[in-house]
This record gives sequence, structure tokens and C-alpha cells, in this order.
Amino acid sequence: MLQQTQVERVVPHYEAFVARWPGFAALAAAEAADVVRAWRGLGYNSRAVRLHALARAVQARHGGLLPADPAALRALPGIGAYTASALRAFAFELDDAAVDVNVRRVIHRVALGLEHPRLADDRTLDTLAIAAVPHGAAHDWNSALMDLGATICTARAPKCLICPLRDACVAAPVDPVELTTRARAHAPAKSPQSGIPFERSTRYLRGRIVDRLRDLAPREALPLATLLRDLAASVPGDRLHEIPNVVDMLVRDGIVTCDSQEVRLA
DNA sequence: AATTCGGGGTA
DNA sequence: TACCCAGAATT
Repeated sequence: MLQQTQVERVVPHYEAFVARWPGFAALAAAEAADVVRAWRGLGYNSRAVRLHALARAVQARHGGLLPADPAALRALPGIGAYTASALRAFAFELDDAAVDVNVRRVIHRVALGLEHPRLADDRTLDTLAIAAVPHGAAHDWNSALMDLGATICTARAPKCLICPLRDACVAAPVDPVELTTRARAHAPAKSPQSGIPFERSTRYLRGRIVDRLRDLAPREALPLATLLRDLAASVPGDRLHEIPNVVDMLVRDGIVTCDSQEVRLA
């Protein structure tokens, strides 16, 4: 849930989720569609599908216990470099650096200066982070850097005056105007979709379709024609014809199934 | 290396 | 409005 989603917004969903499915065994026994339903409001619905697949893989491959080995973790669905390291540091208390966007920014500023333009690639920043982890204290170190990045060393207006690292930091004190100017100067080119209103984007259509299917009873399916009729209220008229294509995308992503012109959560 | 995948909160 | 976010998978 925390992949690209703020902590404060995840917490209530997380509490409800683990209350309903307290472990891998319970989650593996659940229907994928119910997991996607529980994901409402979180976005990035593929994460729900992958988490469900993860639970089943942990049951099948590892007897219901998450492995601590990096390669074994990375081989599981939805677990990339960051999540593997986060699990090792937080769940297993092993020495590892969970380098998320916060840690990456803090390391860059402290060691190299302002991050616009980027003065090192991800691999280099990972190496710097790993070298900085105190032996036996990875859990605390990762927590500290993430929280520092989220509350003090923020992307927009860092609070250098109250930062515990200000004396050791190459970038401090950061001039907020300079930061904004540089960020804009080195901002990545806008994607082709960014010009159009969000309500006309594929993402919006996907969201409306999945949300409509979430309202169905468990295992209930909706005729494609009915889906089109219901979405006419929230989707621009000239985009309605795209819905079958977008349903196909959702099918490929494992979020939705469609057989004989009837659509439902996978 | 570049894209795609949500949605809600904040300045 | 624009920006931001405990990334991962695909091409």
C-alpha cells in the first residue's frame, strides 16, 4: 500500500485490511475480487492483485513464511528493490537500506547538494545509503531517514533551520526560491497525456470502470452494455466508446475478467 | 531508458 | 493549478 502512496492516507486502509486478512494464509484463501474491493480509494489497483498473488506465492513457495533472502523476495510478485530491502530492515532487523524517494533525496542533499540537477544515479545513491547504515541499527536508521525526508527534508520547502543534519549537509541551508527554480528548470518533459483534462484520460476511465464493478455483489457480473449506460453519467460522451478497450487493458492487468460480454472483478 | 499505473492532500 | 507521494512491471 505504501508504494507511491502517503503513509497518512494508507493507515486506515491498512488497519482494516489486516483486521480482515491477518496473515498470508487468510489472504491467500480470499477471492482476488474482494482484495480489489478492499483497495477502493488507494489507487494503483494492480498492487491489490499482486499482493493477493504474493500471499499465494508465499504459501506455495515458502510454506506461508516470508523469506529473508533478497533474491527470494525479489522473485515474489510486487516486491522490487525497495520493498525487498524494507522487509529485510523492518521485518527481519537485518542491515539493509530501503531507499525510497525520501531517503534518496536526503542522501543526495546531505552528500552532494541540491538534487536539481541530479548529480548521481539511483545505483550510486543506493551505494551511499548502504554505506551509511550503522551495523545492527538498520531499522532505526531507515525510519529516521524516511521520517526526516517526509517532515523536515521535504521535496518542496525543507525546514533546514530545525534539521538535525544541517551542519553536515552540503545543501543546507536550502533557499526555497532557488529550489523551486531549479526543480522547474530540470523537470522531466511532460507526458503526452498531461495536456488533456484528467476526466478524459485512460486512468480516469479505468478508475470509473473498477469503481462501478466494486459496487456489484461478490461474483456478480455486469453486461458490457449496462456498464456503458451506467458510466455515461461520469464519463465524457465522446470517450464512452473507449470503454471496451479499457476493459481489455484491465483484463490484461488481472484486475477484471470479461466473458460473453459480461464484466466483473477478477 | 521511458511509460504506465490512482487518487487524495497540500501550497 | 501543480506538485507530491515508504515503487513495480513492462516494453
